[in-house]
Amino acid sequence: MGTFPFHRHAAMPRTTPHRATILQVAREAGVSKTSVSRYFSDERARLSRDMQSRIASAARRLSYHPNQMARGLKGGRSQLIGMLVADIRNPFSVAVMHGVEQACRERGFSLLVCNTDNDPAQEREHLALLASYRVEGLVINAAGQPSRELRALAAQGTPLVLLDRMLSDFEADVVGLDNTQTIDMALDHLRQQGYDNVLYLSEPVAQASSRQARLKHFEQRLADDPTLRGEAHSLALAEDNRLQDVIAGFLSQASGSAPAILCGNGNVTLAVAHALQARGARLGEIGLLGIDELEWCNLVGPGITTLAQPTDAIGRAAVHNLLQRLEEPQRQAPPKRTHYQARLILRGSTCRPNTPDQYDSVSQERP
Amino acid sequence: MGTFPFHRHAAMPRTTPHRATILQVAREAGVSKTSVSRYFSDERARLSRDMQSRIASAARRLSYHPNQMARGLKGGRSQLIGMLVADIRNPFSVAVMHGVEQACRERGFSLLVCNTDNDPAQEREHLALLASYRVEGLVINAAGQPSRELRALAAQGTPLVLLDRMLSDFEADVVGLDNTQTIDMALDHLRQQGYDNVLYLSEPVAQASSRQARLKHFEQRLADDPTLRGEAHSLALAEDNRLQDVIAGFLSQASGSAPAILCGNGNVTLAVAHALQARGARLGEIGLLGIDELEWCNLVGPGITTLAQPTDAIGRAAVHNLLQRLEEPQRQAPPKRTHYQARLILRGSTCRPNTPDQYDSVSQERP
DNA sequence: AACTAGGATGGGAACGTTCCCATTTCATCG
DNA sequence: CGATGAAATGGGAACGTTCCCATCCTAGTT
Repeated sequence: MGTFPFHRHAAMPRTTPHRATILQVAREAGVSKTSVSRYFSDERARLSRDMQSRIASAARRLSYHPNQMARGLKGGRSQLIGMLVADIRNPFSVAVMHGVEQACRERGFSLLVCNTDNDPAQEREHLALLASYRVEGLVINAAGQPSRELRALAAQGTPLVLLDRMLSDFEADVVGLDNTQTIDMALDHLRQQGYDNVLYLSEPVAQASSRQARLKHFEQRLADDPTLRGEAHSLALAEDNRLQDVIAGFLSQASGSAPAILCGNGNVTLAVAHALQARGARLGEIGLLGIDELEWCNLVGPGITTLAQPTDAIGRAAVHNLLQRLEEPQRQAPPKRTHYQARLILRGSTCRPNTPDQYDSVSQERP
Repeated sequence: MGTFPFHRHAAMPRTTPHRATILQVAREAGVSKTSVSRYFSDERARLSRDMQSRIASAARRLSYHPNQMARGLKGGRSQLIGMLVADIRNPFSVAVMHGVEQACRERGFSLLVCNTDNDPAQEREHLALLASYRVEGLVINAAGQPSRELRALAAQGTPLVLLDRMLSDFEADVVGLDNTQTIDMALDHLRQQGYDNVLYLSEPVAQASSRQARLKHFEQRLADDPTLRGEAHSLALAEDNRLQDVIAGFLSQASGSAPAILCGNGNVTLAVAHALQARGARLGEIGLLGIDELEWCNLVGPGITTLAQPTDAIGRAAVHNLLQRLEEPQRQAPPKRTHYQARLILRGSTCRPNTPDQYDSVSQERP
């Protein structure tokens, strides 16, 4: 068994549920409450060494932590950043959240995560709640129309940043993938690998979001490139039959071509992988390319080719943006767009079986 | 394009960054601040209909939201629940977090998530911060020794609940899997499928945690069952070579037996799946069973058999526990243990190739 | 008509801290 | 020694709300 510096026996007695206040620390240290306040803020250097020592000692004895509620009240700062997430279980959201949370912590903020489960009523509720906590900034990773509550937050001066989402009549900073470059990279890669018939699948396209931008660019590429054909669909993934029908319909008219499926995000990749498996389809023979890297992609069949987003960097950039606006509240800079490039991770799902010289993935297990 | 009830043009002017106070609403509605306060608390029914209507109208006009900081100060309630997570990207943590967040929201609390990245210094920092926000309860999903900060929180009366973790000298409520039943179920299943040599792999075992309980029971089963042999290892997954060496060593002495690998959690399952793939091993020939269900498990080879945890229910039970203690602060009930049963999801990875009558997974793609 | 009880409404004090202005202390210089 | 300026220290008011006690009004009962 390990040893602890503060070992106590199993029936550890509980002291009274009491939290020390600044007045108590002041009394214990024989100083004024103002000095204690100074010690715990950014004015510690203005105190003498002796006083610092006495305060530190008293605070430790009393297990004192400043009450952030009281600080927020008088000081006007909550030290909270809100993050609105459409689905907390979405790997992309989680990965970005990780970057957001780290960037917040490094700058002394706490992250208040609100999960909407793609429900507008929950979103409104959460926004009201974030407003009541006086969050100092808000990262939004949710689709859908901007609600009245969101507009009110913006109107009250709360800095906002949208992840992977742009709204035509709502000015806010945006951080995300370069959608044009992403679709270009995907289609260039598929074309290079010999695929000439592409099905693009995405989750429902909200108004003026990046999903729509991707879709639009995909369709433009189809129109511009006579060697490429295909189709695009957006669908709610809960409707299992719909996805199967769309894929079946696409493949039924794909004879004489080299078909591939381009998935708009990780959720779609997962669903399509399941659907193709159910059909007994061989990855590569039917190309599969997913936007977003997932930890299991190289375990499935010959490996699934992906376009990876730098999710940590995206999360950090979002916080950086918010804090910049916080630091310069009088400067109403125009909305800022920060776009990142996707990175291609080549695996067997975009290598056609009759072109083995293009196949360089690792060896695969054979069940 | 959709239509909004509050459409504004793209250059929407920003009003001053001003938040309405209860005094302003009171003045606007021609009532006292006490009445406004009553309206936004649980005493709304004590107001006349006329007054309610006037207050509602004034609050809407001013976009008023109560200041939770001020409420927390006088009322003594933060309405916050903290959750300490060792790795926010761990699928188990995320899934449980979803249940926690939902249960909190349903009861009017907000969840403050703190990610420690398995770093004790970060944990201490987060705990201090949670203390400063006066969180009303804390869900802990992190391994490691209980720190002084954690003990101080408990001493101050903050209800705590541990997920999947028990500490011998620290009394707290615990919610998680029934570790004995889980190991029994796993070993019974493997034995039934014809495997007689089991390698149990887990992430590093903290003192008196459920990881240790599982390990202990695994070893006890080995000792009790003469038809079963095997070995157990705990290792940090960042050390890639170590895992490969352990698996190689296990398999090198497995001739004449039917070997299987039991993974202690989802992270281990993923790592082992990669390692087995790298070896060109066939799942089933070498059995693979993972504790925890992952969304991609049925995509890999013949499908990976798992023991699924009811993560949502675990998260909800944790919050239920905290709130019970909050509602009865004077009742120092003994620590409560809530244990759930795992559910076996049979797939091809625990079906030996020479026993095809036991193989009932769906057909597999062939690269 | 007088009294009583309940419902509705309101004002002042307090919550724990920060901020602002005031005071005290100390060191240096003339 | 006295004056000056800087550093160190401290007290009161304010932050936005809740809570507690007080007051007023109305309806019912005697």
